[in-house]
Amino acid sequence: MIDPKLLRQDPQQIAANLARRGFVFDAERYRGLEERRRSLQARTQDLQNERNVRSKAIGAAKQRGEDIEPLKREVSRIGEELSEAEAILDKIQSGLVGIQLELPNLLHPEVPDGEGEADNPELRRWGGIPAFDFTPRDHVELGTLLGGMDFEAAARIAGSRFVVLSGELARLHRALIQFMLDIHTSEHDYTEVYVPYLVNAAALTGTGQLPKFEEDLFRVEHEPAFYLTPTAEVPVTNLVRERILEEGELPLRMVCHTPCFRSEAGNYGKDTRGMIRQHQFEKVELVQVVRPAESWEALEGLTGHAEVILRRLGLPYRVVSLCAGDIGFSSARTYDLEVWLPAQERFREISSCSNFTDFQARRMKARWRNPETGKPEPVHTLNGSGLAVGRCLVAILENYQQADGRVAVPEALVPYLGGRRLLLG
RNA sequence: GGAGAGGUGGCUGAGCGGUCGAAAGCACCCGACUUGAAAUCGGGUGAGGGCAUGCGCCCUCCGGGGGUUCGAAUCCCUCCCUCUCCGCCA
Repeated sequence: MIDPKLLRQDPQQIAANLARRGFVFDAERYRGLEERRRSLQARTQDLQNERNVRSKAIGAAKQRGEDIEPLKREVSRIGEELSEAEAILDKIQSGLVGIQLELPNLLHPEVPDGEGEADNPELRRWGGIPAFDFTPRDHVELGTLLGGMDFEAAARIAGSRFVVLSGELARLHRALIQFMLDIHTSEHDYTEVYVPYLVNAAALTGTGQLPKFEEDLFRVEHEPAFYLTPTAEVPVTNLVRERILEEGELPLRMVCHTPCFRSEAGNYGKDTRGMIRQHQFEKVELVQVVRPAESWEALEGLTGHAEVILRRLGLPYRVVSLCAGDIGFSSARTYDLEVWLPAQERFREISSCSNFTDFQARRMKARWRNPETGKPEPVHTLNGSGLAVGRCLVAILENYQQADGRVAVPEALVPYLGGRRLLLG
């Protein structure tokens, strides 16, 4: 949520910033609603004050044993007027909140212009693109050769966009999770957390998935509604919802492995082959809650932490800065890490690292007590995948494949696979 | 799922129709005493919002929502959560 004070003071400038995303914010209409709210609120509060004062007088009169009936009738009349005013005010206020909840975050000035994925500038690159003296297979072929990657079985028990892994591949998958958690907890000072995989609507509203993106989520039949977590960002970031953190508690660094569930509605034709885009996948997520002054530095740090995983695994990647047209709803600035997939001969997203500034914090009412002002103020929140496990498995298979279809094990994972250096199938 | 108890400020906890944003204690901050500290004493200390922006005035918030009433932390309905016992169960 954008600071309502900013929204009131300078709606034109906000409209200009959001326009870079292609978002149209009707500043005039907002200003009009805000004007009405303001005068109606003043009037409502006057009436409330009137009612309070007179009701107290009735109490006092009653104690003196006076006749209070005429007084009651009078206040009753005020009450009618008041509830009418309250009803209208309520409507206007929820209208304003509705607008506020659908406004995306303000962009950092350095977010590049652009309309889509193709316009994201590359910031840096790591690792050489592997040269094969044979035509590299894609991960589906490799999985078939090795055995242990079964899309048909998954389709029978669930449907499309699921996979069943078994044997060495299941173990490699688990090893990746373990490896990532170990690095982040022991080298990057993150605390591991375990959280619910079903979350409520309030949590999703806090991080920004709701109310706008309900169609991307799986809703569980339950009253009140539960949703399957689309990312650990939701439960983990919401750990600080409605809290006032003390200065000394910050920064918070948390790492969390969860499954993620996405409906992929609207992506019907996209990445239908293989494990790239699934309804269910595993992710190790990094979340930070920091002092506002430190969040930009924290974004660089967090991105670096995710990069370490790719480097240790020896996977070539590049870092791109998401452009104004491609960046997420809640984010002020996002770096994507893209790993090289030889079979596709292109880089594919494997991590997305964002600074949400105070946007999620306002929605969640997550604050800290700023020692300089003594007041509770919104914290800044960040997160990034560290990394997407399924895509990481895909990248390892494709980058470490041999002509015979066998796959070498990245050095860093060897201890996690019982000393095994080669996946044999 | 059944029976019961409860959800109040950073924490503990009183209040059960009027003067209650709410006693008391703890914690925290300021001051006094002290060479300094501790102890003691005095004072202060919730969040959000509106008007004014000069000290200020006012509104809302006692788990969420709805209702009764001139007036609700207090009464009623409903939902959520916590605890105890029983049942079932990974």
